[in-house]
This record gives sequence, structure tokens and C-alpha cells, in this order.
Amino acid sequence: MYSFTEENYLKAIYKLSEREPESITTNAIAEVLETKAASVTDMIKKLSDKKLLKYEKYRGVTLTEKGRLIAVETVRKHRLWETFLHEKLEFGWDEVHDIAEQLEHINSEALTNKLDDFLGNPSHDPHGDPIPTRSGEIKRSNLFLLCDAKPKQKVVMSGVVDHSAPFLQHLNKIAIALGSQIELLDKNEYDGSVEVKLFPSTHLHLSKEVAKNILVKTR
Amino acid sequence: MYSFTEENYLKAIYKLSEREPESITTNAIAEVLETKAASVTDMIKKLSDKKLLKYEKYRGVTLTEKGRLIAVETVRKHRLWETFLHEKLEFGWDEVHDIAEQLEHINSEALTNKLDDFLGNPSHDPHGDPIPTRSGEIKRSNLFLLCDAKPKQKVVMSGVVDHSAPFLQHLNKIAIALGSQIELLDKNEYDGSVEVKLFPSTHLHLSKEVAKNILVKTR
DNA sequence: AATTATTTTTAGACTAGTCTAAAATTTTTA
DNA sequence: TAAAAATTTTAGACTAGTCTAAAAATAATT
Repeated sequence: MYSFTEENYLKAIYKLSEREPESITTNAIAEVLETKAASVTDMIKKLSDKKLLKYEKYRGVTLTEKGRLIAVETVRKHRLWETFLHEKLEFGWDEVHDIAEQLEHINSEALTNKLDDFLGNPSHDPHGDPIPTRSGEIKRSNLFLLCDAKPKQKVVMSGVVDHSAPFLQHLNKIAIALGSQIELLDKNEYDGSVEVKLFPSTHLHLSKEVAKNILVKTR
Repeated sequence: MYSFTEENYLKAIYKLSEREPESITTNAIAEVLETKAASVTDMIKKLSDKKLLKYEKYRGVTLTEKGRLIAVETVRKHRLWETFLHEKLEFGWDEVHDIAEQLEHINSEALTNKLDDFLGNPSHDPHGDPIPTRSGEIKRSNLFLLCDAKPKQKVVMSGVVDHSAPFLQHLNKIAIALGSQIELLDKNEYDGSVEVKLFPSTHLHLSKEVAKNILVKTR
């Protein structure tokens, strides 16, 4: 129905609108898709003609409901495939993204739904991101950054901001994974780094760079 | 590395060369790919430039070893995915082809090999076709057509010639599946139809059209 | 408010893949 | 074996998506 390229544009615009509802600029889209602004303008016109987004020259874009649904469906497939790769094929959480970028474009509603069932209708993918439902609903997360936790606060590792392989591999090395029980011992005001206790008994010093890319929830 | 289109051309040429080692004509390729002869000529030139096949104007093509390996790898992925869809996601054997046509182009050696292991390194797909090995070897089949069996001969259903959904659904209806034990009772010389006994006790009359699309082996 | 800087869009060109229509070649047939 | 038929190739055009370079619009700065 829609090309890989169209789906990638819609997904990129959707993800940008998640964090910065305003300012979905041509340049921002070009940057995440690693393409040029001129190409983005061309594609935006095409998607606008197809009523997948609203476009005003020089003023940016917003997805229509139709466009949002396609984007969310693509995200759904991406996260289901990541879950499959991790849970069933034993890929590390740092290895699943690139393969899922290909698999997310496979076009078969029956396949997506059977895969969902096969995986036991998971609510989250291997990075802790919520998996949209069949009807396109997606849970609004109540997570916060580890660097924003209060001293003495006990939290559970529940997601990442940075999804890059190097960051995930770093977490592997220091043995922080989804579900890890963390207690914030101390915050260093000077450089933003934090001291944490990792259940049951590990002491860790985390740089601000690391702490601000870890999502947690209270327990 | 290679585009979907290139892989589809190589696969089509490979399959044609399996059954009719000669006569891999431009028109034959165009027919299986549902495209026009002019398009085939264009693509053949491109694949020839890339040393994936040998091409002499007006004389047809033959795959090089490099081209053959890409084709076989694509077939391998197709059949592994079909097996996954059937064994794990519970798709019928008549439903797996179209989805596997998409999945066969996913480009990740790690994925293919992990999928292979996850499935228990199957030797055949849901239609009885052999799955090529990692190194591109494929078992030469010793199957023959049910319509060529001798009266009184006891055989095992082991594959199909026609892979279309309607034919597979017809086999579903008459309860013939891979592994079915069949005894040829009688051959009708006039119309080529056959009388068979389907283990344990079903009597069936099969038209020649059906019998010549069922592959069997002796038991 | 005018100039400068930045962003966005347009214009025109390129590649991959496809098509139709016409030309070239091969095969068939009488 | 020459004419007719069929097949294959070429020529030129089209779409999707991309790019560079230049023009247009907006935003920032003095």
C-alpha cells in the first residue's frame, strides 16, 4: 500500500512529534532520515497530496489521523519484531534495531497479529518501549530519567532514551538491564553524575551522560 | 547489497534453469515475473555487468556461480520463512507463499542462521521443497509424480508441483497432506485419472490434473 | 527597520526500474 | 530458401526517490 520510504518518513515525523509537538521542521526530518532538506520537501508534498499530513509551505507539517495510524502501525511492527528477535532468536537488545528496521515494512496484517499472539501479546519491547495495540493506541509512559531521581529513591530500570548499540552495550558491561532494581545513593551537583546501588549489592558511579539516558519508574 | 528486484530476477532465472536448463528465454523470465520482455532485457544487461549471469544477445542467459549463490540464498530464506510461518505462527501451507515473498529479501545473515536454528534446521519447507544449506547446497530430489506411479505401488505424499493456493486448498479439502500414505489402485488410460487408497481407508478418484501435481516417493 | 544569516523551496539533473512502439534478429513454415 | 511469424532488443518516455545549486522566504541581529 505505502512504500518503505513513505513509511519511514511518516515514522520519523511521528517520532519527532512525540517529543517536540511543535517544530517538526524540514531540517529535523532530513537529519533523522539522513537525507537532504530538498528531498524532504519533495516527499512532504507527496504525503500531503495523499492526505497523510498537513503541510503549509515554510511552516512545517503535522500528521493527519490517517498518517498517524500508518506511523503507529509501523512502530508496532518494529517493536513486535524486536521482541521476536530478542525473545525467540536470542539476539541481544543492542542487535535488534537494524534488523527490525527492515522487518517493520513487511505488509501483512495477518502476520503482524499472529506474531503478536505468538509472542504472548507483549506490552513492551526489549528496550522497554511500549508496543502499540492493533487499533493504534499506545500507552503514555510515566517513566522519568534516572538523573532526575531523588537521593534515597528506589527505582526500577524500565527503558532507555539512547537506543544506540554502543550505549546498550555499555549497559550490558555494567550489568544494568530492564528490571534492574536501583537505589539512588547520591547526586553529584558539580558534574551531574550519580552514585547508585544496583540490587543486590553492586555499587556504581554513573556519569550524567549515562544517567540521563536511563528511564526508570518508582517502586 | 542487491535490490529486491535483482534478487527476484536471479531467483526466477534460477528456478527456470532448474527445470529447463536450456531455453531460459527473455519471454519466459518476463512471464514468471509478470513483467515485459523489454524490462527483462534491461535488467539482464545490468546483472550481466555485475557478473551475476552470462548473456549473449538473442541467445539467452545462464547464471554465474556468484549469481546462483544469491538466488539459492534467496530460496533458502524463502523456505525458512515459510517453515516459520507454518510451524510457529500456524499459517496454512496455502497462506505462506505471499508473505515469504516479502520476507525472503530481509538482509541479515545472522537472522537467517538464527531462524534456521530456531526452527531446528529443517530439511524441507511446508510444501516439501528442500531448504538449501548455509553454503548453498540443495538436495536433488528423487521424487516422482503420482500420475507416473505403477498400479499397486505404495507411496508417500512428499511435495507439490503446483504451489498455488487454490491447488493446496483443494488438497486440504480431500485431506491429502505431506506424509499421507497413498496406494495407487488403478490408472484410467483414457483420461489419465487415478484411483487411490488414502491411508487408512479412504478411497479417492483423482483427476490427471491433480495427480500430475502431486510429488511422491516410494516406501 | 535594514541587513545578514538561516531555513526552506524550486529548478533541473540523476539512477533504478518500468513501459510502449518500433527495429533487429531468429525461428518457423510453406 | 524465401516469406511470414515470433522473439528479442533498442529507443525514448515515464515514476519514485534522490541530489546540488540557486532562489525565495523566514528569523536573527544590529
